[in-house]
Amino acid sequence: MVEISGIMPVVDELDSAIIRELQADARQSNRELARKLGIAPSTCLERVRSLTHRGVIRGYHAEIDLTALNRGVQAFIAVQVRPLSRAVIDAFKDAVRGMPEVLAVFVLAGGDDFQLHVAVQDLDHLHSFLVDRLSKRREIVSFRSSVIYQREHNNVLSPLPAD
Amino acid sequence: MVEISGIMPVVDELDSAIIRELQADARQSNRELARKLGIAPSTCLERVRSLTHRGVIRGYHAEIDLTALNRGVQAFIAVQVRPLSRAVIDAFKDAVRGMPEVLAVFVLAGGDDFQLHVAVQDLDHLHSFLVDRLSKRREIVSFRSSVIYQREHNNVLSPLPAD
DNA sequence: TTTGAAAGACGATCGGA
DNA sequence: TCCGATCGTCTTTCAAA
Repeated sequence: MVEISGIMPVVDELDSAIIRELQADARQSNRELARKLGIAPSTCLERVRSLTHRGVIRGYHAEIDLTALNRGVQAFIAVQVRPLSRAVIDAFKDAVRGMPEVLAVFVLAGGDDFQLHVAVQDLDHLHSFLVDRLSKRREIVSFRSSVIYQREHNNVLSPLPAD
Repeated sequence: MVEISGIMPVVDELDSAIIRELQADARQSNRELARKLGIAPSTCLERVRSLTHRGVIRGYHAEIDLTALNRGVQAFIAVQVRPLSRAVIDAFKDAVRGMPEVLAVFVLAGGDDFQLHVAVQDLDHLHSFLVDRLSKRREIVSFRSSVIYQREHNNVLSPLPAD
């Protein structure tokens, strides 16, 4: 008998359905969720608790219109840093993560070391962010920025098959 | 007198605080939210409704651990398509948006036309996604993929100052 | 694990300030 | 616009299967 359980993310069909529903609408009531899945509310609550405790559900977040946050311009910034040591990587990552303009930081393999996703007021602020703030960091050896015209993201992700 | 209201996203201090709280935890009760902000629950409810109606709050989504969804490998794929017409752009965007591997599609200005953010089971599946599915599309003239080692994203975004 | 029942907490409405 | 009272619904717990 193989021990697969513990705090492992073993997600069955019912868990998957809960995950799907809560990705689509995190604020629907536990009763409505239970009704959709054909189970008792108490069962549903226990499932959601278990998923949360196991780390499968990491949180619930409101999605806010970026223009309402005065962030009409988005861009990607691909960055190369040197030397490519853990200390430099972690320091850079922590620094940019704390900047209010930065939505996300990605540590990459390959040509570029980082990709930053930023959202700012307008092109002037993008430029000043690049020139006045980012380029001040000495570990950066190059960066390229690409303005984002449109963004479409999939809020509801399904588990992929094992294959 | 200038007309600024209507269905415009005029967000005051209280709205900002609500937005901040609901980005951090979308499932907290209306009462708890009201208590944190020092307002009556009925007031809080009305504010949240107004923000939703005005399109400032776009939805509430559970954040799910990608490894639990059997998506241990993430990557960016920068794509160039030709001809660069609206028809081609929209067709490509709609096609990739519907692929289960794709978390997000970005339409870019500059060197590349698109950036795809994908999450798949492993490197083998990334390879087969690129070779067997993506490269089948005739409008693609080139693509480069970068594996993502780490991703850190900021769930709570503040409004930026007007300046 | 799942369930139904019970108790307490919450969402939603509305009249008044 | 905000608030407090009210009603109906919901979350949460728990003992049992």
